[in-house]
Amino acid sequence: MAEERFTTLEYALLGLVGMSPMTGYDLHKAFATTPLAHFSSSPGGIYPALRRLVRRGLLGARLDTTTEARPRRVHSLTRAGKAALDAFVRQLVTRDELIRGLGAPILRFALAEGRLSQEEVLAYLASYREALESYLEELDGHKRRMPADARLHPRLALEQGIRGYQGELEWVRWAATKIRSAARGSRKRRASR
Amino acid sequence: MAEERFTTLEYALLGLVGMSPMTGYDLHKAFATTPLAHFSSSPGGIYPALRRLVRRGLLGARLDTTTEARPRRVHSLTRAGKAALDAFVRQLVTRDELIRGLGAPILRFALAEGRLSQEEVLAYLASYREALESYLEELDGHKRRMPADARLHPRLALEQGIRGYQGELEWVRWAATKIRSAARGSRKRRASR
DNA sequence: GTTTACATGTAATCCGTTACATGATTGA
DNA sequence: TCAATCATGTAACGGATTACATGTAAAC
Repeated sequence: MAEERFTTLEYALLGLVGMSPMTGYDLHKAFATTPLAHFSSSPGGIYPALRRLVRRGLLGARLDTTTEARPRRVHSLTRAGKAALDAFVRQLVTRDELIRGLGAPILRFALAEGRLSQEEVLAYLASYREALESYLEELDGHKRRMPADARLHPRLALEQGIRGYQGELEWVRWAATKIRSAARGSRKRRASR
Repeated sequence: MAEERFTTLEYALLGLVGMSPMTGYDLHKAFATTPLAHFSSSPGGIYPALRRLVRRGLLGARLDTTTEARPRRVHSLTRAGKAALDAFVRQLVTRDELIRGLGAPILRFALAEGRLSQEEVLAYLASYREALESYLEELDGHKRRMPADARLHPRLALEQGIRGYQGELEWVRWAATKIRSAARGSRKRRASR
């Protein structure tokens, strides 16, 4: 099997449709009215992406003709689509993804629920943490190598980057504890039944 | 004059060339070896972008034939290029830029030194702060409107976004104090001469 | 004597943005 | 009746990624 690759927009669409079947308009609204806007784009991006995913067999499109108005195309995940999502959330976080700064790492995390075991989620977060730590070391190297007479604005800008990744790192650690305590909670609930 | 628009990569190139004339390879190296990598891309992105900027009159290209090897094309800012940069750094921060998450706001800040007065820089940071504050309110609204039984991962993901913007906001406030104290410092130095 | 760094590009492909188009239904 | 919202798209354009192409000079 040829390892296929998709854009973050396509993965976001797959993930949303995977939660519940949706029309293009539903997806458009979801992107327009939630923080998902980050991945989004206008209808002109979404509809072609949906067509591509249908053509490649990851989404099924069923025409809903019950309404009087224009027929709505309700998309749902095919088995291949589910497999693609499963493969996606299994990719560990890399340095390049951090630099590129599309939201792929957090998108994968958001879509991982129910697709990865808690152990796998924790392993994913560990890869996230390691990528952040090593990139932060790199950035610190840049900071130290900066000439003492460097301009103020570039120095402050670098500092913004460092702080951003530090904050992300703190979130990763915090999220891991949340995941662990959720696991304990569900074990307890099961035990007390 | 038609208000021209450029990509962040093009602005980054203009900004770097504005600091000192450079060849395509110099720029490629700058992108490959510094945190600027965020804006960059491979030679395949840089060289065509340089050609576009030369064609549109923002960069001049002088052939350096003194070396034995292949002639190097040394680029430098034209008056139009300088004007485009000046106009760029004068754009205030908008909500959409925050969501899109290309690094435009911090790029403009980094390139503003020497192009904006200290008052203008502080006004720029104020627009940055306002955009962050109002978008943070939006995000907080999303958080509050989240159903109590919402899934864990999306909740944690939203929290990551909120924390990220909060960190950015703290940086903005901190940077403003740095700018102000730098201004005081230079006034002092001038006064004591 | 071979790899690495210098130095410049082209070609194919594809994706995203922007703007436009269409027509029904609902609310003011 | 007029605007807004629902709902679906198309077309044009341009830019980014990826991979390839080419050749020199220095270093090991």
